[in-house]
Amino acid sequence: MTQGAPADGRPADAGARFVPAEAEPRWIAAWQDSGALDVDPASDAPGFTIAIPPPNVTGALHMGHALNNTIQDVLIRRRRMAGDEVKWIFGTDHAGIATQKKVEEQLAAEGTDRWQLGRERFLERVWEWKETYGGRITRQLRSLGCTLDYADERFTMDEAYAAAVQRVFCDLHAKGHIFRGDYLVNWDPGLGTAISDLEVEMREVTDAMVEIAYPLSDGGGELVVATVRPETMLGDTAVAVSPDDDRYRDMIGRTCTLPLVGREIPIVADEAVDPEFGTGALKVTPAHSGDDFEIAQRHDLPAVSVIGEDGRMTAEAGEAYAGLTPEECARKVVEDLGAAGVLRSEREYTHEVPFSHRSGERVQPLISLQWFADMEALAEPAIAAVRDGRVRFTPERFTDVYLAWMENIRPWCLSRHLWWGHRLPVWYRGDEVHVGLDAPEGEGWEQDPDVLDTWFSSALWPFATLGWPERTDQLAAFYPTQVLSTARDIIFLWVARMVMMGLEYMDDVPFSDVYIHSVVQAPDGRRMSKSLGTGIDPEELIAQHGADALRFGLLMMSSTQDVRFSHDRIAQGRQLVTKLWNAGRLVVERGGALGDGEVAPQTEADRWMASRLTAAINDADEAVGGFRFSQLADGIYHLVFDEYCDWYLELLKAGQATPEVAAALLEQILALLGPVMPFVAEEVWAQLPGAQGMVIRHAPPRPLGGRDPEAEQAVERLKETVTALRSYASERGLPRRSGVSVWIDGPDTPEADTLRALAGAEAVDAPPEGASVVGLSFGRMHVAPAGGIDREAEIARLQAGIDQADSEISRAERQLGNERFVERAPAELVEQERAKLTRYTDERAALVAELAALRGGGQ
RNA sequence: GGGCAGUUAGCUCAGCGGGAGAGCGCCCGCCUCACACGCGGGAGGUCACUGGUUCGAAUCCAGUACUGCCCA
Repeated sequence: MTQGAPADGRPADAGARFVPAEAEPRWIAAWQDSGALDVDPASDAPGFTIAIPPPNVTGALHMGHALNNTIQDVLIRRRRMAGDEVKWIFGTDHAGIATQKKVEEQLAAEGTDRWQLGRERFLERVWEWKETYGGRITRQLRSLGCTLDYADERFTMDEAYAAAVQRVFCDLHAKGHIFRGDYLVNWDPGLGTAISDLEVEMREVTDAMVEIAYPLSDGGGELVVATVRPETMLGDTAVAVSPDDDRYRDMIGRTCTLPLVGREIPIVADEAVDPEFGTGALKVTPAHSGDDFEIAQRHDLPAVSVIGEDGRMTAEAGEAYAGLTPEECARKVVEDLGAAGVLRSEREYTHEVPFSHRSGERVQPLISLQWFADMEALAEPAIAAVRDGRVRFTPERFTDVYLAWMENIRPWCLSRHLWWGHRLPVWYRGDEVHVGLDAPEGEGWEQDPDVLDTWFSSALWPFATLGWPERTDQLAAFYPTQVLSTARDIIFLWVARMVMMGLEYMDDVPFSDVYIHSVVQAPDGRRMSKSLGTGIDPEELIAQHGADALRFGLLMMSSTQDVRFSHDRIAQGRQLVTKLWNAGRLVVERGGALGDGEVAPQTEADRWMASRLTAAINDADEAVGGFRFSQLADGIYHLVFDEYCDWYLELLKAGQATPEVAAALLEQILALLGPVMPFVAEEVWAQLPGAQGMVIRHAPPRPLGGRDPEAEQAVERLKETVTALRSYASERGLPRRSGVSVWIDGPDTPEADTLRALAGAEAVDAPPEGASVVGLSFGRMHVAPAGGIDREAEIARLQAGIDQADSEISRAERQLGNERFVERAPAELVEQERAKLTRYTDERAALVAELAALRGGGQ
């Protein structure tokens, strides 16, 4: 199994199989030790930078990471080979909520909690946790073969990074973009903190919808409102109706009396009310509904908070309800409304309600004093940057997604009621508030206990990692970055904010291309997730099939849309690895070696393969340029399997190709392959006599000459002939080396040796007796099996051939008979159609003649 | 409620204006001196539906039906 590694690090014996588990660690170490990954900001070479979307320190590699980082590694490796000074910025994110939860779970297991520990000790525990477990994803990225700048690892809670965060907060505050206020926030009762709009997800829920009658204060009737949250009626401060609703027109401006509470509240007209929905009358609870909060602002209505940050009913809800949970309160309110005789109806209602993406609990909208960033001023240049193409999205459609969000940008709730994170640089003393890096002079100042939304620090990633605000060499050499590759679900959370911050603080976009990769779903189309049990662990796949196979398979799957995970694609990658390994062995065995000078293709087969390589290199460049990674992987696969192995190496064995050229071509194939499947590329390279250095620093794949149409045509005809002969033999159940005699009536008759080697057929000088006639695109071939032909079967086959030709002829005639086609279609196409007509007419005539001869001769 | 994407071979997906492709699976035959994680040969699609544009539509446009996602 394992080919024991001798002193020079190369496997001793090149067995039939490549063993990834043995080879991969060797190459990971070799890349590192050779200095191939070193980054030099002082280099004269052009810089090429990608900033990794920093994985959470708590994270383990999932399929999305595996795909995304394979893509980035392909880009990085290609540019490194091209001679750029590449930097793939590496680091992890402190991930406030996720990390704090992990440590809290740990504490719970120990029978304690963060309150007992106290803030300082708790934070120490988080750091300890990070030191102990935080390196997992780093190790996993290494085993995937990712060539990040591991030597310069960043963490969003590093001292220098934290200083950058504080500085930006203070600066945005000084510029008036950050403010503190009482606004409606998404309160996560599970975590006891506000969360941003983007951390909220809508889920479908079935609630009870009740209709409640609010009597008009002047005794002139009642107004029936519908609600799924009866407990919030305790906080109602108005009823709103549509201004166009005739049913309520005469009530606008009057007041009604809130049942159970007795508060007199106005009836207002507002465009936001949908007269079709419910009764057309909307109870307005500004403190616990986003829509209602906005209506209240338009009508200058007060807000009454009846649910507190502890998730329970407040004193303002009334003595009877204070202290209850909202659910308990809802039941009691309905009961009391019933008793009061104002409950009009009750039914089930299914609708979408907000849940915390973080804790999974139902979000409680409530008014709270928080710090916000007003993003409008920052959004403006970020919109311009995308509109004028300084930042391009691939696939393009995400441009509109980005712009739509940016153009309707809302204030960003920045404060999180957590302990782990960047603490707000804000100080309080009584009613005094100070924003600054340090507490002001004087006694009694206390720092705000809250921390910043994790995404606030992530927004600075492309430049804070390079040492900003210091004017470092790294910053000068590597900002802006070139490509950001990331998942669709963080376009707003992260991408948009990086653009805003980059423009604000670096006066330049943080990257010029944003590539949004596919979401990899479970094989059954569900989301891949641990909780659903649908997750597939990339680490296991690496162990089973090798990192190259995983990388290849993921690239094959990647697309402009979401894709289902396919084990078969990984298997396909593994097959390619094995194929290459064995191709390498064959080339070496046949005496292929790399020399010092240029190698020119010698034979027709050499020239054909060189031409195909040239095409493949061009296709690969084009694919990568357009971020079409499945096309890249597919192209390499077919070059290796269908061209190099199936035909070229077979021709080499048949003595029709040159070993030196085979080696030179393999070198370029490995250079093309290296960024995609780096391990097997190195391993095969290391086996090639004369190979210097490693693929990781090899020059980019170089064509061995341009396209060669002549050689391509000749080999295409050879392939067609060989395939036709194999088919012929296979259909008749002839043995593999069938020994049929063949005579070809047409140009480009392949060498007798080639036909013997590839098709097991014997070329003869004249049309053999008793032969079958088989049509080829460039002529006809007469094939005579040793045992003679089956006349009946041949007659049937010829008849089928004639029928086929007839249908082709009538198709071509129909096309050419269409005047409009002849007039309007491109001349080239019309010409093609004419040539086709001639060809099939000739073929038909030949087949008819053969048929006649066969019938006549058999008498 | 608004928007975006998808519907192509049994499965997973390419193709996106000139005669339907890949991988896997399936059938037949091969231990051919690189590779049985292999080699050779084959079968298998009215390209969701309806209309339109065009000499020509899987490919462009409009609509319908499902499916998924995003925003409200």
